[in-house]
Amino acid sequence: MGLSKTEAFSELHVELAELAKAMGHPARVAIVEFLVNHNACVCGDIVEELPLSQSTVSQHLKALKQIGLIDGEIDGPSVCYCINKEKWASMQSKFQSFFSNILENNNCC
Amino acid sequence: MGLSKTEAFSELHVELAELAKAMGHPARVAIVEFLVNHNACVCGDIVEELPLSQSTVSQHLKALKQIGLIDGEIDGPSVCYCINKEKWASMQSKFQSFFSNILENNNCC
DNA sequence: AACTTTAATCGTGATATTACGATTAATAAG
DNA sequence: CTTATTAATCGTAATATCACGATTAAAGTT
Repeated sequence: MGLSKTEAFSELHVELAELAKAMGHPARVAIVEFLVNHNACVCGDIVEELPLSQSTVSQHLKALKQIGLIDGEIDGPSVCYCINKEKWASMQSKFQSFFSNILENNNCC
Repeated sequence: MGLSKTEAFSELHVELAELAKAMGHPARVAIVEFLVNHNACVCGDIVEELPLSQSTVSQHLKALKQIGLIDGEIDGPSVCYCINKEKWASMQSKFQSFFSNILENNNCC
């Protein structure tokens, strides 16, 4: 169906999946990296850097913003996009736990 | 297009995105968790646990196997799926670096 | 007020994903 | 050899994603 049965899974699993999905495209990974490594954070700067059209970049920014990984602040006619540190810290800690659980408690047959 | 322009991005970004994408569905998160927390690892056991059909679970298992996060070993008519610890350790370290870079080097305007 | 710049949104098309039932292939059991 | 069990694959349908150009909206500039 293309519609995942999210209601059938635990909240944690759904949240982890949503966060992972948000990073599940190289363009979004690249956008985040760009925001971190450059002081620039204006949409236009990202469009220049990436091999994607303005509307496509805007869509990816929207996805990242929707889940809370970045914030967007209007600055004149431009928009300054910034990393939401709290959200990233929370994401890191959640995946940390998940990874640790896997690496520590796994005992396959 | 639904076809991501992977060739236009760095290998690291593509790899991170692929790994994230693999975890970008609650069913796959749940499958991994199940494999870790139960000694059972047979496909049928997972099907019983999840609210999904056998064919759908098989598809998710295939996706996880394809990227190397789990291994599948034939055991009679059944198949025993196991966590690939090396792959998970590598994934953890890659995301670790990514998260750390974000939390340390970010300085928004 | 008219114009420019910037980014969001709209409309659209192509491809991917998710899901299921049905079928098939492989192994074990009788 | 026949039958049962298990899981992969096939076929199909519905929905989502990705991408782009065109348009719109909002804010500055002249």
